[in-house]
Amino acid sequence: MAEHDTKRKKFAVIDGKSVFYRGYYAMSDLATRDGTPTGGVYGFAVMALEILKKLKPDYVCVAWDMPKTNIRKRLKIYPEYKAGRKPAPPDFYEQIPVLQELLDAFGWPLYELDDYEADDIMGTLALQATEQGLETMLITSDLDALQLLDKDVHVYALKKGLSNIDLFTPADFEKKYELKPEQFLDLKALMGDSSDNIPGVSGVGQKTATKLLQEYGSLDGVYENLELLPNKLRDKLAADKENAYMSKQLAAIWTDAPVKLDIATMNGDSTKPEKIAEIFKKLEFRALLKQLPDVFTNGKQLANQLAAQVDLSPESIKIISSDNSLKSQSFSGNVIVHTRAKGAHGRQPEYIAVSPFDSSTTYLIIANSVSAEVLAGAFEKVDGIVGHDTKASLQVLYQLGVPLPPVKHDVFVGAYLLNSLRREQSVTELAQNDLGYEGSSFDSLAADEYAERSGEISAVIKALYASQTEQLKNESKIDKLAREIEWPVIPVLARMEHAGVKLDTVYLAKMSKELEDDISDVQQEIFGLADTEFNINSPQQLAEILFDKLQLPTDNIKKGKTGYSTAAGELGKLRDQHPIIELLLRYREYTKLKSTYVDALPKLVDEQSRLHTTFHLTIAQTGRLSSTEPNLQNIPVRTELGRRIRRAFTAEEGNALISADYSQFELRLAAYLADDKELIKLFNDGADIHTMTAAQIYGRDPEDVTATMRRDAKVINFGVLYGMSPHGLVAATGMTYEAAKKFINTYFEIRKPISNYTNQLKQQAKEDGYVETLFGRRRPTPDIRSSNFVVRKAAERAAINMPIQGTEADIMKMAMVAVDELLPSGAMQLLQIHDSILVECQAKDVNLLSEQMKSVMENIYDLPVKLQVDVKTGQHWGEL
DNA sequence: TCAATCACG
DNA sequence: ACGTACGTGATTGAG
Repeated sequence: MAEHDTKRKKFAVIDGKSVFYRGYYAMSDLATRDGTPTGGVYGFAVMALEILKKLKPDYVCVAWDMPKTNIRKRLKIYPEYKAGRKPAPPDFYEQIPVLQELLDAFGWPLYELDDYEADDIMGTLALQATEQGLETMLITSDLDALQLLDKDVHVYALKKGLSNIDLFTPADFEKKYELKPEQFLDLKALMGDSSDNIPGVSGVGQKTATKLLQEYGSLDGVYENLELLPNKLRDKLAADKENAYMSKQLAAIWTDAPVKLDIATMNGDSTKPEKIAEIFKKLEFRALLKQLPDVFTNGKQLANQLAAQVDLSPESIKIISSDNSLKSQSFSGNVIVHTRAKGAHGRQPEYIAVSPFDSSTTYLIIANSVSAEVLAGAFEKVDGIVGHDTKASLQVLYQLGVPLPPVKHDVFVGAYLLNSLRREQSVTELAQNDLGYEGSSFDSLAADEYAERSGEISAVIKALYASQTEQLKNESKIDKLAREIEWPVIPVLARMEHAGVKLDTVYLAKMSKELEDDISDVQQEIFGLADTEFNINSPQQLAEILFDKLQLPTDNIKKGKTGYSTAAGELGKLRDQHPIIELLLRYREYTKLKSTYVDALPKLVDEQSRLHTTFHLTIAQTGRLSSTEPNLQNIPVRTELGRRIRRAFTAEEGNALISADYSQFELRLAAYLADDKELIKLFNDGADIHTMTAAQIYGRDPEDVTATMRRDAKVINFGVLYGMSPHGLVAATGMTYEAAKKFINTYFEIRKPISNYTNQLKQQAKEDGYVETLFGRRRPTPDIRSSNFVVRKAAERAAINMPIQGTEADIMKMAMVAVDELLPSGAMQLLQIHDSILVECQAKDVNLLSEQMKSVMENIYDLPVKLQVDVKTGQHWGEL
């Protein structure tokens, strides 16, 4: 087991320009009020604070790339090196002096050298740091630095977003490249690098290069074994041998730069927090300004205190690899459980790690070495499990035939409930942020690494559990939400994912053929009308045909970054202008449905032709579930063709499907949450809500409401759930802006409570910094105070929507748990689609079960407004 | 890897 | 004056 040495000092080198570039492009239009561009400096500043907070280096410096003309040594080898790079725009250079001022305030020395790139400086300093016994952290977005990886030198790569720095371990490297870090240069030598204009061997890309290196180990190895290779490849390699070796030299980081590491100048003594604050103020970085005290005082101390309190010493590991040794081990009470399996849904279990709370031993059960019976026996007395992503662990247990124990606590879901804004809730991330953990990643471990570190993982989960339990003591609503809604739904979801839904792949194959013919017909017609062939799937090419070639009017057409929009809504406006429009819309519908569903879904079924999704509890900011690989929450239904796809979702022979939908769920909840007695009464009287709304708005009798009036009322009934404004109403209905404004005003007159409620939510968001559902699920609303109008308005709409959508999600989860308890043997829940539940059961149980479901779901929670559930049954989803 | 598009609630 | 409905995920083209 790797020892974790906390004493070793940490040395960070930042690739200044690459970090700066990131910020420059990510925040390209960031500027102060007087127009001074600040994007690059901002990016650097965000990173700098993140580094201090997360990595807590003892020494920091910055390496800076010289302009291209100054890298003469490499240009001598290959004059074309980095050719084709565009020069940086002027507002890039404008920001450099400001950055230097900031660096000075941070007290971080800057290294730049003729003839050497930032990489070389970083490499050289890293080498010297290692000699001095330091741990080096290289921070860059340039993955070339990966060649420097070893046990003393770690690379932190900038990923998506600005504050996203992630450790790139040798294991991550091997996962990404399927090669060892020391093979990185040879990889570059063979495949080249277009961004630096490094040639490599022409005709050899990453795939081939990787295969060669896996086989022969190194560039030399490849050339020593040339005669073993197929003719074509051999010739390519032979022809470009010189290029290959030259490429290696070019890509190599030179660790002989004339710099001397002087850590005394980097120890943070010269950091001037007040000066940094002053610069942030000048640049209008208000959010960062707020973070500053955290970073320089509390943050550091708090994290250190916490880290000092938490015991993360790994538990000792006892391996269990036979029924006999498992038999002598029976777990009871609550236990920590984490597992590892190959493939999704725990299909091929490998390990189950169990840690009782009253000992510091982790029992590592090797899955295929024990029988279902004995394993189930060992879990018999377990009251509840505590883990990270317990749904995944439960699936592994399920797969092995263990009756599912309840979830006592899940630190993955727990972290999300406590703060849904965290961008990640992985074990590593939580350990780093909440426990001050500083060791290497726990994610994507190879099987043997997992086994080795299972005791560490248990210790981390135990500590996270303790920390979250402590936090929940002060958050009684969230605690209750977790215990009564979130934990109980996890085993239900595990079983649903495991069950999967049966797919008629033969039917879909036939449909695919038909669609293919239809599509090619439509395509030919389109080409005929356009009088040319082009890629209809490319919005760019399509826009060119429509608006340049065919000269269709662009008056009302929205413009995006890349030109005029060709979205269906926009094309619809041109319907009368040209017959090609109708065809394009049909083409879009056909190709979309074919590629996303008809062709994609059959590839994902198991041996029983069943399709298993993954439900995520921690993605949606409102508390809804999300579904991926495949997403089974967006199977088509709105068009005829879409409904034909739903026919492929069937019940097994002798079974039937039941779908139970809450009718107008969100609007009913809005009526209750806003305490709109009139609206509640309308619902409880079973009125047609849209007709009645129209009647009230237009001051007519319900019988005199026209179809158009009802449609407009429907739009606003739904629109209010999203915080609709006149603009949105115009877009949805086509009425004039004036009419829309008046319409909304009248609506808020007749629905005064709704109007008050939405205002109250905006107010609450502003005052408390969050909004919450009926059951206390919380969504932070930091953007509500943004000085940017667009951002602020968007935050307001989200604040209005969340309690409604989120309460719906809460109730749905309660309903799922209740429905699960109803199910007779042979019945299973398959899907949840926000306001509906799909169940499969034996044909004989259909009538009784569907009645029970209706009743249980309608009465799941006592509200003054009636919840109405419609149940439908059938052989396949299409007829529901 | 991002933007555009479109599928669902 | 500003410019959008809220919440998701998958596919595609293009840099």
